[in-house]
Amino acid sequence: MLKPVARQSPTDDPAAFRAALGGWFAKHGKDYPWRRTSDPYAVLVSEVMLQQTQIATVLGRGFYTRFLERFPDVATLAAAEDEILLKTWEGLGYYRRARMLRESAKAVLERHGGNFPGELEPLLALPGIGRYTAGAVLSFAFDRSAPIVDGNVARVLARLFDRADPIDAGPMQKWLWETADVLLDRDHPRAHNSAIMELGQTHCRPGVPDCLSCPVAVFCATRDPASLPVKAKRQAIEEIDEHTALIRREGQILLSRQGRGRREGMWRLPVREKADLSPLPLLHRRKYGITRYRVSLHVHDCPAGHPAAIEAEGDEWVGLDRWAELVIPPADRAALEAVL
DNA sequence: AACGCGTGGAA
DNA sequence: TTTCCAAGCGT
Repeated sequence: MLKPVARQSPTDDPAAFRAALGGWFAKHGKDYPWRRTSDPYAVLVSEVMLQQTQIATVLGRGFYTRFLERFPDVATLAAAEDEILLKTWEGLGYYRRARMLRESAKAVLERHGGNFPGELEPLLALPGIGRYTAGAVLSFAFDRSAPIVDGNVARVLARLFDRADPIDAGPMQKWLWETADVLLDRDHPRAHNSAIMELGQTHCRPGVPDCLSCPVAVFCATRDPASLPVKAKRQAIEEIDEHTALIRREGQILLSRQGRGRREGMWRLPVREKADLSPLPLLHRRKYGITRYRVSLHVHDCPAGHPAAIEAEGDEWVGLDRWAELVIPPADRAALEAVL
């Protein structure tokens, strides 16, 4: 698809660019719950949840509301136990985020008397808060002038300025942050940052964007928006098999608590050697993706007394009336629901 | 700098 | 079905 070329660059007349973007957002900006508050704690919760996670997931499945009901303030979150914290995060993925959020809450209590700092440096010093999230808290909660560059902003800027350099590489990152800073509306940082992100979400979408109704189309230099942004090649997906055992005894099932690393602290079906389980009946099979793997999860019916039924490190017997309350990854939960 | 970390929605 | 990848961060 060919689109018209820009008549001017955003940096030729930043005020005109800000006005066009701001005018559009004032009229069409969406009403998210985190835009109804200036509480830096609530803003931070939303931003951490939204890291690499779609708005529809966070909002539609109630994660944000539920989290703030259970942990309404910094002190409550700081005191949260792993179990309830993870349970609130179950299904959202990147579970390390939840623990880092709690560690940030602790640090805010200890270092800042319970009040979030309104400065970049102390925010960046908090665990789980990087450059984007710090800028988001500063601009969205405090309405302070701080640029942000996320996937949306990177895509919008790459297209506006027709930059085909890989956006993950160092030099392009530097340029993106500098450009976001130059364009930032210092009179309205909250609205401006919200607007440029939302433009990326609504009009300047990945793939084929909607340039015809774009409020800043006259500033956009690219002729081929679908080709931008350029990203580094990602690692190939690897197919792997995972063989698990459904092991029961009177009113109980054997589950395995994950140790350090992936999905730490969550409960899964016990994984065993394929050679031990493959002779046993296959009860269920489903696929799920995790990081760069495409996993085929097999569930075998394993009688007590079978060598694979011997308890391993982290395994525990759980009541059949109680397993559902545990923190379990979605794939394992679905498999358990299918076979029990 | 490149990789690990989850999940599900959309094309 | 496959592929892409979303309001990133830490190492």
